[in-house]
Amino acid sequence: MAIEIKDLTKRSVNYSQWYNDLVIKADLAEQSAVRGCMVIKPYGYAIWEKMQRELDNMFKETGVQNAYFPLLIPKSFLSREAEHVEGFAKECAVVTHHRLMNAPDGSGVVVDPEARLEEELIIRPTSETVIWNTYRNWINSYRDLPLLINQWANVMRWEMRTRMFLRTAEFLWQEGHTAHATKEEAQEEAIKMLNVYSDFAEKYMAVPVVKGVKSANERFAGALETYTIEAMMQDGKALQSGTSHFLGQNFAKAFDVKFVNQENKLDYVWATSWGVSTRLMGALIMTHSDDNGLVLPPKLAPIQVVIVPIYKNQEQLDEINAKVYPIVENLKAMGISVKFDNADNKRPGFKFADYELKGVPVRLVLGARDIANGTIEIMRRDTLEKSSASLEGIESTVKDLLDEIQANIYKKAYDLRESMTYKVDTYEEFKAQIEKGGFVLAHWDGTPETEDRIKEETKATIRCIPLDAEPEEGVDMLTGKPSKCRVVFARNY
RNA sequence: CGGGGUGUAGCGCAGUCCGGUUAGCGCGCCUGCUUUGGGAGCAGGAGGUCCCAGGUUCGAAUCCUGGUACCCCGACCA
Repeated sequence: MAIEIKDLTKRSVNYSQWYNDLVIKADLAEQSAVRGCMVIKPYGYAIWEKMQRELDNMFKETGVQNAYFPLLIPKSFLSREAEHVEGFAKECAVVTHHRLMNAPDGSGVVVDPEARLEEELIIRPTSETVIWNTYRNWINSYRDLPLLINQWANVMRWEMRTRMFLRTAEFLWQEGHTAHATKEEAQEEAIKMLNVYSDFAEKYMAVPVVKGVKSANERFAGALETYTIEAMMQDGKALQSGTSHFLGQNFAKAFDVKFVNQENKLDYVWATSWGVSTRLMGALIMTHSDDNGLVLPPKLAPIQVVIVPIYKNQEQLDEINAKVYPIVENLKAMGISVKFDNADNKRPGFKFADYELKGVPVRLVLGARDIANGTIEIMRRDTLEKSSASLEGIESTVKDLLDEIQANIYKKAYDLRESMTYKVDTYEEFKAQIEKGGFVLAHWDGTPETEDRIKEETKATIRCIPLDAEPEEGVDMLTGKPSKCRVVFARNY
């Protein structure tokens, strides 16, 4: 029953199976009837809800408001921005009809050929086009700017191959779309939201990320600049965890969004868009999990503390209940989510294993033995260490431990990433290192051609040019052309 | 779209090569008793369109033809 993968970094062949297994056993999600789509189960959704709530608060602190735009996009909208349509055309689901009918031969329902739409509708792969078509009517003057809107929605991209949370045909996300009076302000906004994402990843998810800018090859379709946060999974592969785009005036021009500026002149607005998706769930799972299952950061765990009683008869359980109920109340009053699992239909050993599988950060165990000693057993999920704590004041012990776990799993992930990040100067070394996984810092001449060749030969891509990269004179390992800093190469999900 | 694999109970599988009693095993589920400090034990029980269609045969889960679904590896991508 237990998931058994002893060394994640050495089992990359089976890693996807291990990952899939974990998602199902931890009760996060399952495959749906439609290929490539996913059912997010209550426990998985509870984690997503927590992520949503925290992110939403962070957005609102920057002045962003939520709104909602339609699922369906007229086909013509998509082709207004040339690069944008190029980037998404291959993976769009298209609505062509609006009615079904009974088959003449009685074999079931068929599409009514009479009900063909005059213009086909696209199920949104992203909402830039509908939103910018709407913004045209919302923006007239510099007084209407900046316009800072976010929407929580589902989008659909008809991917060839899918993996739960990491790449599904339909996924949940948020997409922010902002309009600004100046280029500088839009660029600042793109960076500001990138920082929101990296803060969220590091402080809430306990996932260390590299902030950087994408190379032209990896840039969002229609953007002038794409910023990214890149995380490293335990098998050494990179996961693009969030992106923020500076769109220039491309969409404003495509959808004719003009405003009158303070000098009374007509100008196109400047745009950004930024998004994170349920892929973050995948990042969370793959960053912290171990052989016993999920490890959740306390700040995002739906259940932060579970209390398991051990008893031989009703009398003992009554005694334990009397001790535990006040603790539950106190923890709740401190804002800690706690579950007292005194259900009689599962044995303690089962409960232990199950809550570990689900990643509950702290477990308390209370039995007759402890009550006699005035103690309680406390176990932390990240290290699986058990110890005996005083029953008196257990609430503050738990609170401190939750903070410690949050910090510890971040440090563990950070240390792993550092230990798997390498500086490499020759192409031979590069190829050898990429095979072993990890981030490889190398010089690059800045051309798409070189990047393409490296990708073709090694399956590695430039994940980003780090924003905090130290200037360093060097030469491209392939072409020998000059380079001013190292960029991050890796294989990715 | 290329290469490989699999469809048998809710889940995981054996049986298929070489056709032959009533299709089997593990987990789960139901009932009862005993248990409870690391995924309980014993006893009893329920549960099947062997992916679909056609063919061969006295007889098909098993052989043949066609279809279909899903999984894995590539190409594509948050």
